Amino acid sequence: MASIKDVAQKAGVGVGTVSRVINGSGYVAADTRKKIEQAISDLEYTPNELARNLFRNRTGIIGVLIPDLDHPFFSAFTRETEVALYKRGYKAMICNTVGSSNRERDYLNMLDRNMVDGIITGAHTLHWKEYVNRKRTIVALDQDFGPEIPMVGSDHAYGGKLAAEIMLKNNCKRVVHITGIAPNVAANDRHIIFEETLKKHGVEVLDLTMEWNLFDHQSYWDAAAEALEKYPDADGIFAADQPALCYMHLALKAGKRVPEDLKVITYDGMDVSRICYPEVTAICQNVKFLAETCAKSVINLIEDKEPVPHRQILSVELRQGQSTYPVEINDEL
Amino acid sequence: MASIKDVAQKAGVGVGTVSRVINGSGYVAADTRKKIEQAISDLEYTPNELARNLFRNRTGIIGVLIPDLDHPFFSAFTRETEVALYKRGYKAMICNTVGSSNRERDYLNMLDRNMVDGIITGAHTLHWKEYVNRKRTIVALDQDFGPEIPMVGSDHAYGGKLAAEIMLKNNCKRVVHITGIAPNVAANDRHIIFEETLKKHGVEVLDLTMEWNLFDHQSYWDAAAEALEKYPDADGIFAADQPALCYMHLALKAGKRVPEDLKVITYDGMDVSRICYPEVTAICQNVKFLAETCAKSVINLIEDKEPVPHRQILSVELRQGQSTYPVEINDEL
DNA sequence: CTGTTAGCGCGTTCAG
DNA sequence: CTGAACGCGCTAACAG
Repeated sequence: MASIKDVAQKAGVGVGTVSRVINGSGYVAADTRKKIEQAISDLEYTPNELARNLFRNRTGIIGVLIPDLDHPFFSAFTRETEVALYKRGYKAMICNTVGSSNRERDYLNMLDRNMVDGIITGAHTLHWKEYVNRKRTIVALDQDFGPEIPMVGSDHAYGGKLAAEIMLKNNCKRVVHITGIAPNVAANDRHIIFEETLKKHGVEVLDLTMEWNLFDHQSYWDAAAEALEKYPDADGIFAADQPALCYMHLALKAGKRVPEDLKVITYDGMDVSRICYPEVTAICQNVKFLAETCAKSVINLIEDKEPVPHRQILSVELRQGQSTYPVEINDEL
Repeated sequence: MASIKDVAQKAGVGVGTVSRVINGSGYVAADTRKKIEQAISDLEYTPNELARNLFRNRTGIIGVLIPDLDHPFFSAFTRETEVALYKRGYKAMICNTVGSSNRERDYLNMLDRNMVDGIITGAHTLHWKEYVNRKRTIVALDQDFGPEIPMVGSDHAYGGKLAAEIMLKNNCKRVVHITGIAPNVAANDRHIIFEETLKKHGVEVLDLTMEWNLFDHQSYWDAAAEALEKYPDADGIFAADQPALCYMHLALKAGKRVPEDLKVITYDGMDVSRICYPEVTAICQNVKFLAETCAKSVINLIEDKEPVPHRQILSVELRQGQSTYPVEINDEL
C-alpha cells in the first residue's frame, strides 16, 4: 500500500505538492506535475479514503434503513435509492431491521459515530423520539417523526379513495380489507379513507389486521387464508400486493372467478402484481420518484444547499388490470 | 462533537486511560473508571469511528455487488447477506451494477481505497481479469474468476437434470427453454444439462436466448411473448422464475391450461413463484445458505482465520407445484 | 495502574 | 510555485 509519502519521495517533492495534483487544488508547475503523475502510476497509488474521511469528517455513505429487503416495495425502493445516491456521489449502506429495534438503533448510532453522513429510514420499530435528538440528517419514508425530521411519502389518502371508487363502481357489497402497517405510518391514511368512503355508500368492509412488522411470506398466506375462511362470501379484496395476491391465489384455487365473483385491488403495484394472472388492478406508488426525493433531501440536509420541505407527498397512480371491470374515474365521491 | 480529549480533560486524566476504559483493554483503577464513565455520559461522548478506521486500516464494511436489487433472487440474497454480515460485526454496502461496468469497477476500486474490507460479487459485467490482481478479499457468487478468487454457487447441473427428468416423466415433447445469463456464469450448467438430457430422450428443445444483463421486467415479457409466438404448440417451459411466470401468464391468457396443455418449471423458486396461481414447480436455490456461505468466506479471507475452499457448491431442491404432474425422482437418467 | 507520545494517511495553512 | 509542519481522533507502546 503506497502512501502519499512514498509518492512524494519517489517524485522528489513534498507531500503537499502531491496532494495538490491529486485534488487539483492550487498551482503546480507543469513538469513537477508530470513527475508526480509518473510516480503515482509507477506505484499504483490510490489515496486512502480512510484518512480523507477522518480529515473531512465525512464518509459519503448514507444509511438506508428498511424493514425487509426481501419485500418488493422495499427492494425496489432501495435499488432506486442506491442509484440516486450514486449519481450524486454517495454510497448506500443498507440495514434490514427485520423487526428488531436493536438493529435499527445500532444503525442509527452510526450517525453519531460518523460512520454515515445521513440516514433514510423506512423502518419503524423504534419510537420516533429516538429519531429526534440527533444530528438532523435524517429523512423518513412515509412516517411523521415530528417537525425536526422531513418526511417523503405517497398520497395514500387519494390512493384509498381511488380503491374505494373502483369497488363502488364494480358494485361490490362486501369487501375484505387487510391492513397491517405500523401504527404511526402515513400509509394508514389509505385504510381510513377507503373504509370511510365505502361505508358512506353502504358497502360492508370486512377488516382483518395483520400483525405489523411481519414481512415474511408465510404471514401473508396466513392472513389471506384467515380472511377467506372468515368471510367466504366477500366480493372484493383490497390489500397490499402480497396479501392481496395470496388471497387471489387461494380464492382461485377455491373455484372463485376473478373478476366475476371477486374484485381484486392491490396497493403498491410492484412487478409481482403484473406477473400473476389475471393482472390485477393496482394503486401504484411512484417508487423511483420516492427514492430520488429521499436521496435528494438527505443530501440537501447534509450539504445544507437547498432547504428541505417538511412534507413531500407524491402522487399515486391507478393501473387498471383484469381483476376489476374497467371504470372511469371522476373523483366525484 | 466531544472527542476523547474532552473526556480526558473533564475527568482529569490522560487520553490513554480513557481509551483503555472504552476498549476494556489494560488495567484501570475502579474509581478512575467511574470518573471517566461519568464524563463520557455527561458529554454524550461516542468514539469517532473514522479515526478508529484510520488507525486499524479497516472499516468493517463489505461491498455487495449485484446486477439488480429489484430482482427477487438478488434482493433475497442481499437481505440474507446483510443479516449474516451483521451477525459477525460487519456492515453491507450495496451496489446495483445495473449492467454498467463503470459502476462495477467503481465499487471494486473501493477495495484499494480501503473503503471496504472485502467484496462479495454476484455481478458480471466486468471481465474476470479485473477481479484478479487485487487484494484477495473477494468472493464470487456463481462465477469462476480463476484460482485466486473463491466462488460460492448452487449445483446447477443437478438442477438442470431435475428439471429435465420432470419434463420427461410428464411426457413433454416440445419444451421451450429460455436462457440468458452472462457467458461465464456457473448457472449456465443447468442449461447444458437440461438440453442434453432432454435431447438424449428424443425431446425437442426450443431455445430462446435473452440478452443477458437485462433484468428489467419488460424484457421478460418480451422474451415470453416471442417464445409463445414462435412455438405456439410447445407443451413445456423451463426458465428462471420471472420469464417462466410471464410465459405462463401469457399462455393462460391465450387459453392454455396448466398443467394439462403446458407444464411449467421455474428456476430459483423465489416467493414470486409461489404466489402466482397455479403454484409452479420450481428448482429452488438455497438463498440463505448461499448468502451465509459468502459472508462467512469473505470474513475468513479478511481475518485470515479459516482457509476458504476455492469452490463451495450448495444443493438445489425440488418443489413440486401444480404446474406439472407429481413425479417420483430417482435420479436414474 | 496511568500520562505522554508517536504514528495511522491525508489536506491545508504559511512561510519561503 | 513549493516544502515543512500541524491537526483530524484514536490506539498502542513505553516510561514512570
